[in-house]
Amino acid sequence: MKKNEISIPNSEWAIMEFLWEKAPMTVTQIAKAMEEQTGWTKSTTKTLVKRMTAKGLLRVKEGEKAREYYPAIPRSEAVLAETESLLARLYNGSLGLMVNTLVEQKSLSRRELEELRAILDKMERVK
Amino acid sequence: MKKNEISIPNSEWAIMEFLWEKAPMTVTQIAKAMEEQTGWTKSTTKTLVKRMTAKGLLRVKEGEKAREYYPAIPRSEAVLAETESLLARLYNGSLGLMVNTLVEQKSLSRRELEELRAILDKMERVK
DNA sequence: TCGCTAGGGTTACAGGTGTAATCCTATCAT
DNA sequence: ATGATAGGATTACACCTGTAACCCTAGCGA
Repeated sequence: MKKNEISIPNSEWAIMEFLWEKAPMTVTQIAKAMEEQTGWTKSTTKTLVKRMTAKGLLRVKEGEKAREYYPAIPRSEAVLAETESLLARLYNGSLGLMVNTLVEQKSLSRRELEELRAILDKMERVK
Repeated sequence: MKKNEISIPNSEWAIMEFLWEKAPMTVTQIAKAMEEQTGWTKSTTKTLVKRMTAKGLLRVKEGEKAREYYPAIPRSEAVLAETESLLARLYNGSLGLMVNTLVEQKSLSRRELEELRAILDKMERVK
C-alpha cells in the first residue's frame, strides 16, 4: 500500500540475517546453513532466494562456479524501517511511550532501566 | 510456528483499535467507522469481523437489534506481544540496543532523548 | 566411464490476508 | 404498502508466504 514498504517476511529474514553476516554466498551455501538452522530443504531455500532476488531484496553476481548472493539493502535500513513502522502503529511514533509501556508492564527490569540510562548518558555526551 | 503468537494482521488492527476505543459496537457501526477511516465497503468490514471472531480476536454478545462486538484481548497485551516479538527478532531482545540503534541512525532527536530520560527518572522514582 | 551432486529452472499447493459482491429477511420510515 | 436499510450468511478471488517436489545438465571423483 505504502510506497516502498520494504517489509521482509519471516522466512526471508532468516536468509537476510545469514547474508548480512556472511557476505556473498551461493545458493548451496545458503541452503546448507538454512537446513541446519531451520530444517528447510534445499528446494525451499532456493525458492526463497529466487523470490527475494525478484523482489530486489538480494543482488546477484555471476561467479566462477555459481552465482553469489548478497543483501541489496543494509541491515540497519531494514531494521530501522521495521522499527519505525511498529513504533508508529503501536505507540503513535513515540519511543518514550513504548518504554513507558514496557516498564509498566513489568516487562523491563530495574537492571535494564539502568542500562538504558547508561546508554542515554553516553549518547548525550557524544552528540 | 510459535505456540500462541497472537499476531494481528494490519487490516484487523484497524478494527481492534476502533473497538479498544469505542467499547461494544455492532458490525454496522464498525463498518461505518472503517468506511470513513479506510474506505472499506461494509462487505469488507463484515468479512473481517467474522474472521476475527472466528479467530477469537473478538467476542460477541447478542444485543436487542444486533450483535455487539468487543475485543477479546486487551490492547496492552497485544501491544506487548508485538513489541517483544520485534525486539527479539531485530534487537536480540534488548531495548537498549534498540534505543542505541535509533539514536545512531539519527532517528532520535536530542529532544526525544531528554524526554526519554525524564521518563526513566520518573520510573525509577516510582519503582 | 558412471553415478552423485551442484547449479538452475519450473511447478505445486495450502493457508493467510486484503477486498469485495450477492442474496435473503426483517424492519423502519414515508 | 413499499422501498430503503440493517443484520446476517455465503462465496469469490488474487496475491503473499511457507514449504516443497521434479527435471535437466555439467562436472567431479572413484
